[in-house]
Amino acid sequence: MFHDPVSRFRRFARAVTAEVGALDSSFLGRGRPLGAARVLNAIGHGKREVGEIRSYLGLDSGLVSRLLRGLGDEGLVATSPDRSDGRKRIATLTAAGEAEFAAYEALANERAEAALSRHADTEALLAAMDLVASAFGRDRIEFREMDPRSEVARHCLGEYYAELARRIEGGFDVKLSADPEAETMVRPRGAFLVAFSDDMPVGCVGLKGTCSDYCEVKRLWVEPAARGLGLARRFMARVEEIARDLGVPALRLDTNKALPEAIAMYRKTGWTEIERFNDDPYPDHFFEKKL
Amino acid sequence: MFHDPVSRFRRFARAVTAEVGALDSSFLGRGRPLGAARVLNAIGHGKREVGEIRSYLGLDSGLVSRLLRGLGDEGLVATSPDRSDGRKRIATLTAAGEAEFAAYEALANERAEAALSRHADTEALLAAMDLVASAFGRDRIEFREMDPRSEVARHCLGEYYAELARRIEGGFDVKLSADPEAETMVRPRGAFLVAFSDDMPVGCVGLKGTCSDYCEVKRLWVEPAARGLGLARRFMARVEEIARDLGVPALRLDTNKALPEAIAMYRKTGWTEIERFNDDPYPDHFFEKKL
DNA sequence: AAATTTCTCTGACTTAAGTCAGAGATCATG
DNA sequence: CATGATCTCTGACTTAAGTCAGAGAAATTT
Repeated sequence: MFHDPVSRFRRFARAVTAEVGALDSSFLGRGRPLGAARVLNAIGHGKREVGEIRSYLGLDSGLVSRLLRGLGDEGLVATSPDRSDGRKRIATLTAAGEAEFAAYEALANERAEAALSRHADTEALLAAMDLVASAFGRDRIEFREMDPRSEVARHCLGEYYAELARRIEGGFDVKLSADPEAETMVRPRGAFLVAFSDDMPVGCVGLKGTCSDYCEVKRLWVEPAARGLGLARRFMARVEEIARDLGVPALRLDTNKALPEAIAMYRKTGWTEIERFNDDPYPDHFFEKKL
Repeated sequence: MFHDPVSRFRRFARAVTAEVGALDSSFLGRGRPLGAARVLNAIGHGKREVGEIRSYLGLDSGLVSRLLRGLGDEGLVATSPDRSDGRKRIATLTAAGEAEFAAYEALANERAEAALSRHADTEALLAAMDLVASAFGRDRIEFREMDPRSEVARHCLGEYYAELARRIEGGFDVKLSADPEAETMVRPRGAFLVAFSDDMPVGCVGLKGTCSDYCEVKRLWVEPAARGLGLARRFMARVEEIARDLGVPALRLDTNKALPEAIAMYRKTGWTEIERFNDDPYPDHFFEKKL
């Protein structure tokens, strides 16, 4: 009655607009009208074509044109025709524009930091904020194929190993620095996927190719705050697709009873339990899926 | 590196402005400019004096005056001079204004519901949103003295009993419908406090007076999402203040080892452990504080 | 090659929002 | 009861934001 979902959502909205409004107002902190500041920041965030800026900000073509001219007069933005399509124009930041964009970013970071510093139990708060952000951004989660030795991939793997160490009794140990399996998770033998929510990595999975009979699915991990969004299933579907592309007839994986959600998911998505197929000390469950 | 606090906060801000913006835009859903809609809603939410509306919305005096006249011309708002101060004017909603305000509320509720329905694991999401909202609204938490038999109080008590039942081994049982202790927690014998964050009850505490030697602190409860904000301490400080007002020389309380956070808090805030002073079957720790 | 579409820009407009000085009424205070 | 303070309102302004029709250039289609 006092805590019905709609009231809770609206209370959240009120609380958040007040706090987050201060961050948005960093757009006004440098004596430029909102519209011009938004265009400058859109360019800074990689929107370069005029039409792209227009649709990103939802503005009228005439308006964007005028705002760009204003920024040009200030010496912050330069425009040039698109090489491949002479009708289009490309906007780029000048050195002064880059500096101005960096100043906006610094302002926003500063305000974010100030907002955070007002709170005591920051870690619990941030965990809740991550959960909300991941849920709200669910439909915009992007999967990118990456090198498993890249910084982002190693970050995900580190989190994955840490979680295994926490959950498997007796612990878990991988020499993190040198991962001997990396090249087996690169095309054409395999692949490695990272999921990004608003440019923050929130999960990964590896497809490891060591023989022609099957590929192995390895290192499936989803960040705690992004669980419950069906990410693991989407990872598995993508991995199957890639395996089909690679022409592999079957997939295999091993896992541990300490990860019951994963085991349940494999069972529900067409995997069948098979005999042990390696001598790795950690796994105690083995699955296969014919493609 | 990918998850530093500032990035996480900013990601949250981006995710939330998109989602919550739709809710705010319900202010534009009825063909009235934002300013007028905000004034109408401010009045609907109990801001009646013109000056109060002005400071609440942060608007210029001339602007508010004009907006009010516009709403008056539409037949939604009527103004009358304040009886106790003829310089001030009081704005009230007419019947049509009430209807229009209700329509805005309905629109916002509808959008909130739509936003929520896009998410699968609503309960986890709402729990995270409650935590964020409580943390952001921490400085605006209000304590109100209420009748322990009121609906709000009974809601809090119900949550308190449910939590005890969950945490005490062997369970906990109170006949919820008839609480024989209610009148001992009403002035002049005692008191009952409820904490509100943005009009949502988030905790309670009772001060029970049965004899002249001491009062008992009972039913200290803080909603899970509002923990870690120091609410329990603030409750205890208020309760001590009230006890001093009532002229009681000491406070006592009993508690259970299943609530270690509470026990630690009592020890840290000047309470001393004493011998059992009642024959209640549940408590196993007893404290006293001289005033 | 001509017709049509796409893309950006310009000029002429409207509306919303906000600022500022000062008028007129009422209140509080010596 | 005179003086200054407070409160709301009015009129005259500015700025930001947005809309719309159409022109000019380049691309695409017929």
